[in-house]
Amino acid sequence: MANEDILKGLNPAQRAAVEAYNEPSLIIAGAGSGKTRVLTTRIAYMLAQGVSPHSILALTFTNKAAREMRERIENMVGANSRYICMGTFHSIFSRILRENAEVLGYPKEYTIYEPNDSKNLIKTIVKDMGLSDDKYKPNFIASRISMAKNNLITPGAYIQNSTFATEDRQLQIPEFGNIYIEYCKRCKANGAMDFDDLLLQTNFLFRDHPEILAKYQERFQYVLVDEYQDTNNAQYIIVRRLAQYHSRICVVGDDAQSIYSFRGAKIENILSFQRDYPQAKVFKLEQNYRSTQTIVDAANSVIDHNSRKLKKRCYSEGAKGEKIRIFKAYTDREEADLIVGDLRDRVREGSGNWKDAAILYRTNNQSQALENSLRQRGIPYIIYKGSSFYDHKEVKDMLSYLRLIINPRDDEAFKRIINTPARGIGDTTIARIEGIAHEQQVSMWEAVDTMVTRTHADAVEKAIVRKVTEFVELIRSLSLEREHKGLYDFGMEVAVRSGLLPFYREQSSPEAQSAVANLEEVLNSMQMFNEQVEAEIRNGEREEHQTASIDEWLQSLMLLTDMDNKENEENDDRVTLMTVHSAKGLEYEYVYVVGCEDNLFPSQRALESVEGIEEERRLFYVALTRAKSLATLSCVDMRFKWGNMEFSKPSRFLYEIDEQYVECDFSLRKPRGEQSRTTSTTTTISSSKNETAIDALRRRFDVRYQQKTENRFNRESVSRPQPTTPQRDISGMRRVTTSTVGTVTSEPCAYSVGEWVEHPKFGKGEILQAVPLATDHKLVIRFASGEEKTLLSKVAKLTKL
DNA sequence: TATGATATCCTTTTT
DNA sequence: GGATATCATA
Repeated sequence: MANEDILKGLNPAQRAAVEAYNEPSLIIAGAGSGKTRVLTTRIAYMLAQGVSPHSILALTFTNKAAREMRERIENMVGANSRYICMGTFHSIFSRILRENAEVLGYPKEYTIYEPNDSKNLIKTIVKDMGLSDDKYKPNFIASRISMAKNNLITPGAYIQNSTFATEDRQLQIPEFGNIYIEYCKRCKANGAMDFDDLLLQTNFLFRDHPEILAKYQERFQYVLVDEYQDTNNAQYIIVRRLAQYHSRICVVGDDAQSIYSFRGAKIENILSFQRDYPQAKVFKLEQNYRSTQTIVDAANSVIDHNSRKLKKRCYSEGAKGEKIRIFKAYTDREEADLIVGDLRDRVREGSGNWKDAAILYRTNNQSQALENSLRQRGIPYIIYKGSSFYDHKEVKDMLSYLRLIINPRDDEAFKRIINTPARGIGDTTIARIEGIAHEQQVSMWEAVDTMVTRTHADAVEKAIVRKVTEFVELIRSLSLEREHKGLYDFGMEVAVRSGLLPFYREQSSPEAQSAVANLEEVLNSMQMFNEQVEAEIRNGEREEHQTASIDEWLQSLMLLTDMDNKENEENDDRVTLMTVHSAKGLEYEYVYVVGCEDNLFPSQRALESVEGIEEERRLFYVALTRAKSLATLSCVDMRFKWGNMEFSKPSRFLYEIDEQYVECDFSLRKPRGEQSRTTSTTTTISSSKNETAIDALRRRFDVRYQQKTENRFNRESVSRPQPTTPQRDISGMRRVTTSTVGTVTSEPCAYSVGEWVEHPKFGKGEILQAVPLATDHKLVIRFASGEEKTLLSKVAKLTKL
């Protein structure tokens, strides 16, 4: 393709960003501004200028993005593009690590631990160290380790840092440093890397082996990074190191869409790119080709409330479009009915395609109510949940078999499958093997040999030895099969001879059937991988002898997510349900964002800090800008939370949308002083003098709720109070069909402010606050330790003093 | 050792 | 409320 053809149809800013391919570039790409197009065109243009595809490294965050880019480039310049090194940070560097694992002291066929493996390992360590997993919660420890790794803090550095030590003491996890040390030690002993290691170890590789770094620096003359605002420290340093030599780095991103700080992403990376590369050219893509003017302007009006941002002004030259609608329902269930009903009407009146609509929410658990409603109406939907496929027990078991065969040192895999399916090897035996392994500093796999020879000829012991030996033989013989069989055949062999597939096939329960289906899905993916590799060999992109290897497949699989799997189903005409996070980068004609309430969106935790709120605001911005022609937001008065009803306030973000873009039948205007304020750090309690419609509504509920308490209604028989005015949707046209919903009852609070209580864990404390909730009371208690805790009256086991 | 009962997290978001 | 983890029991 000729240069002009490649550049055809780009606007001046886009074109400039493409043509500057030899300079370090920062491309600030607003939502819907043709970011992917610019990135792919830039690469295609480079190829057309004679740049070798081998010298290009393009990093993305999702496999999907990588695949999409590859396809688009291929369409422009043809097969040449296949040699570009393009993929997610994790997949590219896992490959590089595999080539260099030995110099880091890892086996070439190292295992990748998924988060669950990490968590299990942490549990074991905590137990071995004689610590309570009450204080040392695996999830918390895991996330702290992850944070340390993302910031390139080694266990050694951690333990020497007094700030961390103090912090850990305050968090009541003084032993954390030692856990971290042990965790890394054991991962290495197991020949395993967790997700964060893929980046951390790459950094070690480049730091400690300049000759290796130089090799990659020379090879990758052009480094391109997509979604740069989402890079964490480890990724940032890797990119810096690689690009140091040629400095032909190009990063693309949108600071307004930085939504992964919880995962270590540093918005600073994009904000200070120009400081890192002073000679960098900056390009701003500000024209939005996706959404209507109304949507773009409304989104701008929200994001304007953020203080930390790069200057840009997004605009749309598209249709003005409909106003953003805001719906309100009483409960989450009604919200679902309202949204789904409206969605159905919209789709029917519009294109008639379900896939034009998406419902977005802040947290995954909000999907339930929506699913019910969609099912009831027989509307097809697809729900994207985080890696659910690998959460299935049978899938994990199958993968563990494969993992153990490839890497016998993988203790987590060993423990998982030695008695799965049940072969009469109990916890005692496993604990014994583990003990020996520990004592001799070897893997459990090796420890088995010792155990077998040590055991004496007692009848019971003999039986155990026989069973364990059988298992060992099974793995050994499967491992031999690996040499002779193709990927798929080998997988089938493992599935059958391990007993996993037969185990589920024998049962007729729906669960077992789905387990069989999942196992088949695993095998299927092996088959596909096989075919893909064969095609590559045919095309000469791959050496003849490099047939599809199981560890390669496994590595690619471990780094896949649910989003990637569902890919091939995209032709299906379904409504999409997913979190706002997973929606980033996607677009739909009609977008519904449910649960726009304070403490949910923005989330409760985010409300604790300004940065937290700003990130939620960006998330809200992402949600809004997914819509092409119509955005609909909704909130509720009450929502089920932790099993009981809680009152909700409309999200502060709803108030932040400039009202000229909003259509809403209830008052969204806060009292004057409130409205103009940009960001308030903590709680914003609206003054009771200027009562809004919502406040009035809430008060109305409070009255009812009190009446009910007085009447001592039976919990089960109480139905939702009928509103005095018919509840209406935004246009005031239809009355919302209501079904009976959860009940609202309460007893008088058992505790009062000033009283002293004792908690089994926290000790004695004074009640500072008792806030009535729908069915319970929220208590704020200051304990003797000085710590203030918020507890639920019914849940906390308190004794009055 | 396997099953059912109870306890305990949870509610951020995921490569 | 619900899913998962741990515990108690046969």
